[in-house]
Amino acid sequence: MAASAASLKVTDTTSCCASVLAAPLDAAEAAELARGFSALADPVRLRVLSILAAAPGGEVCVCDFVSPLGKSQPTISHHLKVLGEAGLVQGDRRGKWVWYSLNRERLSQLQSTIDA
Amino acid sequence: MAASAASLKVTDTTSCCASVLAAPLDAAEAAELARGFSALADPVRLRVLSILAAAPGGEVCVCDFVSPLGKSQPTISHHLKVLGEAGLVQGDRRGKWVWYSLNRERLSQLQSTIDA
DNA sequence: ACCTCCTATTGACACTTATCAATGTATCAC
DNA sequence: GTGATACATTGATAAGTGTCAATAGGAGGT
Repeated sequence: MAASAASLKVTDTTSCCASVLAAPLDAAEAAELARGFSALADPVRLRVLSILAAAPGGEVCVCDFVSPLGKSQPTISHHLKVLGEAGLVQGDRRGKWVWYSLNRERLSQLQSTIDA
Repeated sequence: MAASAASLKVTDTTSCCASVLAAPLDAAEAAELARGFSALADPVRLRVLSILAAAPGGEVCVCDFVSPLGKSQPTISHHLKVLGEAGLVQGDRRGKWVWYSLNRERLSQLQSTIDA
């Protein structure tokens, strides 16, 4: 077929999302990436991620964020929701507790979009 | 001394700034990193970076952002200032024009802070 | 001097967001 | 069932942010 040349593989390491530095982003791509980085643009959320990364077992329940971060429980819940919607964390309910864990793949995806 | 065990080296790859996943961030470290990611948390700014990255010569003058991004000149100027304060771009005045260029090192720094 | 062009700043506005108190929901123990 | 515990949601508020029109600043040309 004449389209054979189109077999140039999109050798994107993630093949999941646009890259900032590879080519000019259109408005839609930029908006999606910006949503991802917005999740990282808050000190409380960054600390949540760092606590999750350091947790033995990789899981932390909501109540264990409150005191270390010095924020109210609703505020913590809010930030976990933002991180969840960004795909960076996920919660798992077990009895009365909800254990949150880090989605390292998603973080790696986001990281690769600013690959220099 | 009893404190000899404290010689565990902080094997930070960049030695420039804290890492999100290496160890729990304190409030100050988190605030600084959040400031960095805030600069990336806007679609217009991401497009500015992508245009800079794709520019032959690596430089783009302010006026050349206006039409492609569909924003007013003051708005572009505002975003360039934000990116500049984040250390991600720098401007160089030549006559009537100001040419902006990308600081890839700084972007790489930021990227390494979310190294998985 | 003047005028024109390019960029930065100011002021105002609408919109978003971080935060907490109060309340709701869900689960477990009794 | 009641009560207690853990988490989520709602409502309100204060602070932040993106945007543009208007204006100011700076540089070159006449």
